[in-house]
Amino acid sequence: MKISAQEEYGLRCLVQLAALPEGASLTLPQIAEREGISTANAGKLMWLLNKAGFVHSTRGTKGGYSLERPAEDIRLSEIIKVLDEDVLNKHCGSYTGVLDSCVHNGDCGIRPVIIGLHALVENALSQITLAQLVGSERSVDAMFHRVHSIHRTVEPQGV
Amino acid sequence: MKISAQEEYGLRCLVQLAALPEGASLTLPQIAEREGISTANAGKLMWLLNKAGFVHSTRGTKGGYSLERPAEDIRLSEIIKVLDEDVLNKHCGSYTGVLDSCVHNGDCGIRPVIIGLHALVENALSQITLAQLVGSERSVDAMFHRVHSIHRTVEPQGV
DNA sequence: TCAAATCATTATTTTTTCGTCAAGATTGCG
DNA sequence: CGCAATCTTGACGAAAAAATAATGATTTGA
Repeated sequence: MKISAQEEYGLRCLVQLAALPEGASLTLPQIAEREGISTANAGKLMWLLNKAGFVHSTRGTKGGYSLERPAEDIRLSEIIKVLDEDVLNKHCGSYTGVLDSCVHNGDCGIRPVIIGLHALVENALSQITLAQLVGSERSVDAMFHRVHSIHRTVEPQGV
Repeated sequence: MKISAQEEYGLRCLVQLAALPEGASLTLPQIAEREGISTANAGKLMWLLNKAGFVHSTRGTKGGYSLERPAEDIRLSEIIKVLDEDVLNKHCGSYTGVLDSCVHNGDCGIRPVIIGLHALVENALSQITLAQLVGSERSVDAMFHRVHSIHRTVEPQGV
């Protein structure tokens, strides 16, 4: 269970834009330089993010990228879904066990884990906005700690 | 953010063993057949799980694999760590920003997210035992729902 | 002891993901 | 207009992950 390179760097690129002063923008080479990746790589990531409506791009001299929507309105869960092709949701379609490709149709021991995990992650990410990732790390930390401390009070089942 | 093939199938193989009656065992071809994977693939997974001490293997006629430890004592977090080479923990070493390989030393906007996410997942997995994955899915569902409902009461920050 | 069944281990191939390249399109400016 | 800066897009190559293959070792039982 890990964050893919595309998820990580796509998110990082958006954070760069979110940290910009009102009305400012960044070019591909600038974004690439700040993230330590190649311009080509940044180009592909920004292309994805542009298609998904997170950023606005302008071509030509004085062109560049800026956020299309306010950073306060963009939740991390939306971003991750775009960067990872809905992998958050499509592992097994549903609880009903209809997938032909899987030998565990209707009797899958780990499906509740997979679904529960994805829901847990998506829910956590839906509570964090891009704006929170700029500047202080406090509010993000606080959000995870709140959930975490509640977590720890729950004892393992079935022992 | 997804579960890797190795994590998924390794976990599935263990579930098969956990579902066995006391004293029984399964051979590689049997495990492979039940999981819809090749014998060679199952062999490599079981080799990993054997090295990590989860299963006991016996060679020769009448050989096979069985759990080394009681299913009630094996937490999913332990299994995932072994199957994914500690990826749960090693993305960025720490909060202090000492990693040379990353341009964001000491000033990483998404580090709290990565660390928080991994802690969230690991904590959830540490509350589920192999035994819970056998038979009824109820207890696992209940665990996730408990966390989930608490989650939903927390509003996004910084808006 | 020998053959069959079974696990152990390393090497190779295949597939997927990631990153780069190159040619094209758009915009601004002199 | 024509050049330079910039994004766009599809094709290509490299790297990582997954699956397979191949060879070796151990055990049981006839």
